[in-house]
Amino acid sequence: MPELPEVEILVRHLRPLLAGRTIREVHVQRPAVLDPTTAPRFKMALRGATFLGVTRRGKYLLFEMRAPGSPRRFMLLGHLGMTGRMYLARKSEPWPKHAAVVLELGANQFIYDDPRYFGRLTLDASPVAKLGPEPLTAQFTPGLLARELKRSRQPVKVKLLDQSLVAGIGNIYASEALFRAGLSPRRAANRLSAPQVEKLWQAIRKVLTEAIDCGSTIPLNFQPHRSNGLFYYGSTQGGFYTERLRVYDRAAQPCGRCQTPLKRMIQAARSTFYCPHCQKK
DNA sequence: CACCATGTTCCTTG
DNA sequence: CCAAGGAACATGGT
Repeated sequence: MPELPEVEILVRHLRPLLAGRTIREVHVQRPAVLDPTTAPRFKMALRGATFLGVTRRGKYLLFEMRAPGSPRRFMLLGHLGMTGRMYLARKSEPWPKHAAVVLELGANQFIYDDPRYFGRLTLDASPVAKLGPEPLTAQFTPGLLARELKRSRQPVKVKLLDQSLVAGIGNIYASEALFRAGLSPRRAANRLSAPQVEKLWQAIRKVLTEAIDCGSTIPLNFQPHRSNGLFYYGSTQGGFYTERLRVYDRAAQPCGRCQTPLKRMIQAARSTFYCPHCQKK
């Protein structure tokens, strides 16, 4: 479930549940997700530590911790990879098949579950330093986007996935933003006009903001066997779950704007979805 | 069996 | 320095 909006929703969900809770015991089932932290060091740091807050940067979750028996603070960095989930369950709940890390919090347990183990839960917060600006803050301006895009001849779709340009856009919202902006995913980044950059800037913010609003309407009470982390697809507008994404995973379906069949293509080894009529070069 | 998958990093080649 | 392509990580769905 992991692009910026999904991570943002998760962070808002976890923050009040975790704030003030102290870790009683640490279980590491899959040491690779701690990399480069070792399991002994991870356990040493977290046993007895207290959650102070949870924030987000790009697709990363930042858990602010207080060390046991001291005012010293440190960061725990989380990333969901492709399939990761982080949630609280009652202590009695059995762990899911691919539980990577479990933190005992007394009556509850924090579970990091990840079938593909592409995600991270680590003491190394250095990846955050390489991220570009947050797209939903004032740091992200049309001028900045224009300057960054000017430096590359890569297709604009591929550039949008570059986390050092803007943090948090993934394969789904890259396609969605370009559709909203009416821009071809193939267009060389440095060949967008100023008005097109402005449109793209607005489309990025709109797509992400709407996704967050949409996800906020869905209860996030994760259970080991009843995952509803799939809020890419759902919105409860009018009391019904309706499809929200306009192009992603909709190859051959009619464009919602012009009825032309949508297309799928491969760019940088990833699928891109677009409308060949509304998104001309 | 084939192919696909929301992410990131590393490597090679040009 | 940049770009493009591929592979790797590991598992599950169709």
